[in-house]
Amino acid sequence: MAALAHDLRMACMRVSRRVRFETTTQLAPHQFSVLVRLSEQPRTAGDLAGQERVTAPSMSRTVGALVERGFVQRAADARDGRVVVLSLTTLGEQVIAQERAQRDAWMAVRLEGLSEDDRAVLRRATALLEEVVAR
Amino acid sequence: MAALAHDLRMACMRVSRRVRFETTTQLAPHQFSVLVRLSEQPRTAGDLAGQERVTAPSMSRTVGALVERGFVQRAADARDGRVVVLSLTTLGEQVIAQERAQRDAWMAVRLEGLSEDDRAVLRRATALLEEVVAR
DNA sequence: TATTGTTATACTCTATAACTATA
DNA sequence: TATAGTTATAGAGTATAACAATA
Repeated sequence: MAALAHDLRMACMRVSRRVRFETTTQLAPHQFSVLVRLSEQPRTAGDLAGQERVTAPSMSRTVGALVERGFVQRAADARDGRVVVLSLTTLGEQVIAQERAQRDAWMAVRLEGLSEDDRAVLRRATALLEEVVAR
Repeated sequence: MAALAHDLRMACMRVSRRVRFETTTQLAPHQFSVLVRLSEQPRTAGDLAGQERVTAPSMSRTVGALVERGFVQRAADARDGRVVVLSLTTLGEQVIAQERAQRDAWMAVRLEGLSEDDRAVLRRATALLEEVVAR
């Protein structure tokens, strides 16, 4: 089982690495991560900093750059004047959608020509991976 | 098939992201990558720069830091005086081995308790992924 | 003259510390 | 006094441009 853990991990990381290297990126990795978080739901800078494992000042700058580029917008919180709620702009949503489409296309090209059996294996493996990583 | 491409890509990237975030790292990601390349075989700084998609001066600094920390050693090339051949020191090999062991352990913990059937699926999926990504 | 590698300088991302505004 | 966020300053990584050594 140690061999499986190693091989599976390597395979996943290789896919990930190549996707990140080979799909065009209008965004630096840390910026992309933040946009993905915000595409799930609006969040505060503090939340983002915790999720991305960076400090508050660092996230503050990252967010500032994304706001400047028109991908993210700030809004005041009605109940707490200290809080700034961040969310994607329409442009930000478009950029994320484009980037995701490129990444999915990279993967789709590599799955072309697989047999139905092979695809079934990969479907089951995907479900297993999701389940297992949720632990 | 588009759905499979998306889901499989996401699953792989999630595994990769969590491994990178959650295993202790004595090394920054770019340093780790370089040590892995050198663990395969000795290379020149120029080779490394090309493989890692960074410029020569950038790789020069990265290598310099790894040499200073005692993980990498420089050697002259007998046939071409311009060339500097880089390789891992014993300490560098130890560090890489430790880091890999931590990463494999992370994955192994998550595979614990899977049925033999599930593990067979993951084994087949791993082989498919390796094949498919080699394209 | 071309190639390998490094140094010079500037920009970005990160961090710790200090500051502002609100609770 | 504590919390959310930003600004100040400094330490790395990266880039382009310029330089040194060798082919």
